[in-house]
Amino acid sequence: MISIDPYSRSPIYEQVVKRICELIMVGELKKDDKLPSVRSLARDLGVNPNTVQKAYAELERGNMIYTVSGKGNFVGERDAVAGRICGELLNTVREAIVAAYNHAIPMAEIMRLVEKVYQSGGEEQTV
Amino acid sequence: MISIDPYSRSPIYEQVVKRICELIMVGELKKDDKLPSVRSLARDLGVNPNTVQKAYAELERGNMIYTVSGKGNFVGERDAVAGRICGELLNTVREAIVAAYNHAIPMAEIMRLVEKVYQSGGEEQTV
Amino acid sequence: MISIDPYSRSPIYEQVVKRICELIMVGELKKDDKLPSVRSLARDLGVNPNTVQKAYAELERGNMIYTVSGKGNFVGERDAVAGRICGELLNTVREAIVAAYNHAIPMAEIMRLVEKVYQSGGEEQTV
Amino acid sequence: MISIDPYSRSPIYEQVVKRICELIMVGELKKDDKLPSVRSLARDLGVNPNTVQKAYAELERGNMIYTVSGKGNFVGERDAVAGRICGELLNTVREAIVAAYNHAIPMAEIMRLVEKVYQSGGEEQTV
DNA sequence: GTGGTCTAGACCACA
DNA sequence: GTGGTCTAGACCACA
Repeated sequence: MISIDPYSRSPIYEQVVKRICELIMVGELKKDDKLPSVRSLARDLGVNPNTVQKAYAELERGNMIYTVSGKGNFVGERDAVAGRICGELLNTVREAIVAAYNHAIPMAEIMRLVEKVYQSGGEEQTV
Repeated sequence: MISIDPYSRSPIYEQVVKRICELIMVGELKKDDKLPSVRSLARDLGVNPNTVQKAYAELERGNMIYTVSGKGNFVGERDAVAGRICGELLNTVREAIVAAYNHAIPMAEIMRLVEKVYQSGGEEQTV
Repeated sequence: MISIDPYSRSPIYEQVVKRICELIMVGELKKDDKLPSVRSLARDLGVNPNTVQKAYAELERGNMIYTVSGKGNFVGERDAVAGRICGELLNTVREAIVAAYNHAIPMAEIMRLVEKVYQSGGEEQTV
Repeated sequence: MISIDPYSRSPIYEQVVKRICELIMVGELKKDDKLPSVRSLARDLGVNPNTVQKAYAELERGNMIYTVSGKGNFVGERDAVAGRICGELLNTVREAIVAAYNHAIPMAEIMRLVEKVYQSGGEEQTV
């Protein structure tokens, strides 16, 4: 369920954060589900445990997951994720659109792109 | 015409590149117009000349400007810019939209955002 | 009489130690009262017996309870608890106050807080 | 201005965060002052740069400092610190007072302690 | 020079 | 077993 692109410019830990956010938003991870342990996920992804730790720490800071000492990490309220998403993700989208506007790209072209992505099921690469 | 935000997380040289692209796309800079010299622009922006140099180098690599040795830097073909824009900027927009899709944000919300940006004249900050 | 918050950041065994201390100080547990057995308390709390064991061990180290082998654990001298409390708890309070002082929080604000807590019956969560 | 207690139970990075908060609140660090670089502070404290980095990252997350790429870290708005303080520090103080209440420690004793700390200039150890 | 990310691996507390 | 902290040190982008 979680995979990363080691060649991406975005840091691995951010990719993990983002991917887990997605899984929560889409409902594949539900409240109180147990996340893979830091070490096991690190092994699966082929990265250092510290990197996963950093991702989990950021998720916990945003109340998207919670830690039970000695037990592991668990999925928090979906609303916490939604909150962060609306705050940050839409901001990213807006910035991209503003840049397009500033470069004189016609609105119709953006609209077409939005439709295409949503109809094709967003299957393009994400990073 | 060119200004930067030194506090932004996006590198200064990228801000310069982007801004000059915009000026070309919008038509404020036309083919063969002379760009400010590296040193004078660096002075105006209060940044290190190396930073401006890096921006100009990137612009030249993309054929958006050309250098006449001893004379300075000049605006290239607008089409070259357009090409790069369609290659990179739309890609950025698409990635943002895909992320929104993956986070289960409804298409209508994105559409509304696009309209809002274009109607408000894109006056929000870009970086 | 004893309950814990498994989601709290403070270790479960410490919560148990603290709660038993409170019960002794307030007089609900009196000298030579029998404490629940390690196993039964562990069952009631839904935690690992090792965790309760660790709490009892720490209580015994501080002479707050004593063990009669084969019989169980019993409440010790209230003074032993009082001693430990004055040694540790007041220290914690002092540290918190010093931190407030160092952050330029006015004394009046702390005083108000003290009054509020004592008048409201300390009904806020403790952990 | 910044020092740590390696024997304290509280993590080094938290001690650094706390100390810098204090310096800002008290006015010894003012808006836009430059903080020591990650590496130099690490050298001074005798700790690993990663540890300082972690402290600075947390301070930045709370808008207490800001980073200028290639330049360093700088002090942010004092209000951001005050906000965090009132949110977190007073909470810690309250928890300590509640614990005292629950242990039947008389209010007068706490009051006396508050006065003592404030009059002695908070010169006791902090961690 | 600056900060940001990452690895490899240790050590600790906790359950 | 679990997560949290820390060291030592590498590598990168940026100014």
